[in-house]
Amino acid sequence: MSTTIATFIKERRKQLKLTQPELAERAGVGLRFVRELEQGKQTVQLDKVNQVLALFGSELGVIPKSES
Amino acid sequence: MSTTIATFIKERRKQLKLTQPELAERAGVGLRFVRELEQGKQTVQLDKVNQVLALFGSELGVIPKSES
DNA sequence: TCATTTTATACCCTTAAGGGTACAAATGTA
DNA sequence: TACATTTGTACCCTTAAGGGTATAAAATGA
Repeated sequence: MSTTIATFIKERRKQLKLTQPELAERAGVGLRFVRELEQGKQTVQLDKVNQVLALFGSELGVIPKSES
Repeated sequence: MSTTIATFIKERRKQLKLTQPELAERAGVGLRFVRELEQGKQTVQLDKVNQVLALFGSELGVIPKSES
């Protein structure tokens, strides 16, 4: 399967040598949210995820469903 | 810019000749949610959106950010 | 090894997302 | 045109998402 949102964010964050508190700060979201997001929580809000992804020049979009 | 999530869902729904109540039913989400989603509401929950997209063999994923 | 930094888990609190529903507006059709 | 269907907006209510924070667990590194 392709990279999950959680994995993507965690990896990009580490590439930029940022801690979770730093990422939360820059994205304008709470620390707890960043942590839940990287832990793969599914019941998160779309716009909050986009706030984080924007730091990486990315966003959420519709893609073909990847099985399993 | 590329197709928004709202537009994508609305168009695919019509292609399948479904009404909003029918889509909500099949996706297992509330009617109000489907309506807000198609109206472009940003503060929606990720997993609910995926429940709807799954009907079209799609899901939310990370994509390069489209400007404007 | 041990100290420091970072991350994960757990708690309380406030707010709003989403379900249900009613009705108005818009769209489609005979 | 008038009628039927569908969609958009507005309301109430319940629940949980997310902010803040404290602390335990894990990771890092000297």
